Amino acid sequence: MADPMYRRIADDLQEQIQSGQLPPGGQLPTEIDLRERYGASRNTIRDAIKWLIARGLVETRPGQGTFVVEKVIPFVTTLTDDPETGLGGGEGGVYMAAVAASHRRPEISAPRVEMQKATRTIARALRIDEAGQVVSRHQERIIDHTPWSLQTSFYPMSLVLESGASRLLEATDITEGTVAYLREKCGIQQLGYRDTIAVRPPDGNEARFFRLPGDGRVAVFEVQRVAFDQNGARFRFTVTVYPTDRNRFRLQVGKVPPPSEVAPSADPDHDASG
Amino acid sequence: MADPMYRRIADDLQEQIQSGQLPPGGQLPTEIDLRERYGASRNTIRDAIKWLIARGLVETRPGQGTFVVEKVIPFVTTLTDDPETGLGGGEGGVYMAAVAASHRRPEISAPRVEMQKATRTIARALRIDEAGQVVSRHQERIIDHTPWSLQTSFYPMSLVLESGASRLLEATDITEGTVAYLREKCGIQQLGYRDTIAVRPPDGNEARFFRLPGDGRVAVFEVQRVAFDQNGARFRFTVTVYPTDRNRFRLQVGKVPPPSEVAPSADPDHDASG
DNA sequence: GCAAATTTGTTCGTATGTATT
DNA sequence: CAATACATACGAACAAATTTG
Repeated sequence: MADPMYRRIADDLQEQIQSGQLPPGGQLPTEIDLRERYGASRNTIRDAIKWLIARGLVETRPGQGTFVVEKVIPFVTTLTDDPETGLGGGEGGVYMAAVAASHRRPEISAPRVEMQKATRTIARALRIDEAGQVVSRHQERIIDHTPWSLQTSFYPMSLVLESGASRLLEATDITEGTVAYLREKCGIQQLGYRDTIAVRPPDGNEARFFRLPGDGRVAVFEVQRVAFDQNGARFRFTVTVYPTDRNRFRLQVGKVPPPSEVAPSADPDHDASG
Repeated sequence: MADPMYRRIADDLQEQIQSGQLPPGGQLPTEIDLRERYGASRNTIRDAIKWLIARGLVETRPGQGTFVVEKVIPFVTTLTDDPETGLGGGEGGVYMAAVAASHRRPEISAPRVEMQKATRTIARALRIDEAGQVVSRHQERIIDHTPWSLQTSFYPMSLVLESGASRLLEATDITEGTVAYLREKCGIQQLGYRDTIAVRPPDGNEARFFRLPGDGRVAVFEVQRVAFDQNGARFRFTVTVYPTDRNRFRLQVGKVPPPSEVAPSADPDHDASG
């Protein structure tokens, strides 16, 4: 008996979950029942359940019980959409179309528009002075009534003051997309972008919006995108946050045949992971 | 007093950590000391420490004490290297060069070569029969003596049996890269690839190799790459696993000016996150 | 190499608080 | 309001890992 008792109990319960004996969404026996079944104290049973919670296998609901978590079908965001269109994967209109194409219902909030002083990160990304002003446009995105991502774009204030892109300040959706708007209004063409993908624990706001368990178990992707115009200048910095438990990313390089056009569940391209 | 005591203790310690009063790598007071300082029981102190562990702020070492975690400098893998070269980001030679270019010391293990029946995931990725045989080549990669990623590539056995790529079976590094080898030996040109990026908890092997804390707190990236040849056929399926605490990814689409050539620590392109 | 001291890990018992039905 | 179930908190004892003498 190398392993402590709470680990053996956790392993036994994990076995029952993964064998399907305890189905997703199903309820585990109460702590009192488990105490008698395994001949351990209630605290030891709770240690075993904590171990399963830390691995995302079960969740507890006060006053109700302990339940096997149900897995969500991830949404796959393609980060390398056709550069010819000038539109990048994961951005406004592309996002709505991509979600709808997968037979799921996208929602996107009205943007919250703010003027602020550039943080160090923003200033570096946009190559502006750290005291410089930027416009931030923040939107919440929801798929099938589940919060899916949070996106904030930062634009140099000079686009508004010197190039006349006044609609950036309006707290309404720019339906044709800011990329198309800036091209027509200011002659700024988005010729390319660079993304950086990291994973970190959610902050308080994110955990609340995404309804993540309070123990910091589910991390979030943070995708930072710097967009370049025809002069190689940086005119947009976008930060998008996605919970890792419901999001995947895809990218294509070079010549790749198009994925087959079948329903997501039957598409071998859709989810190749276990 | 809305918050429970263990949360208030955890918040207080977190404050001391983030203010630098408890520096990275520094040791916290012992549980006994904290018990007296906060006037709580040892179990309550331990609950507070568990909260900090779950957020990755501290780590405990049995027989030694509790320590503030030291942050590692992440390595950034560019997934979209120049498609003209036919070589993708994160692959053998490119990996070694990219790590060396960032003034860090890369190591790569000799490959472990195995023949196996295709799993469902492999069969789908390579578009072969589920009973088909594949060659798997597995390598461990280390940067500055720290385990950094695990890569396994799967090739259809037909490449060996019908196209004569016998060196795929040798358990030695193919220094010019398998992409170059297959091009010269079999006339297979890698014209493109498709990557899928997901995050999941580590399995036992991964947690051991990467020396991740045993509580499943640090997740891993799983990057799956399907490579296509000049006929649009799939000839390679590579799965690479990277711990999320020491890895970032980058991708570039369209026309992007090259990053400035300065030392990593001073390069604003290098790490734009906090 | 061994023993002691220190520190965290596991397990028990008990009591009380809070959320849900 | 009452019953049920999980959450928090206390105290105690022993085990296991590490460092020190």
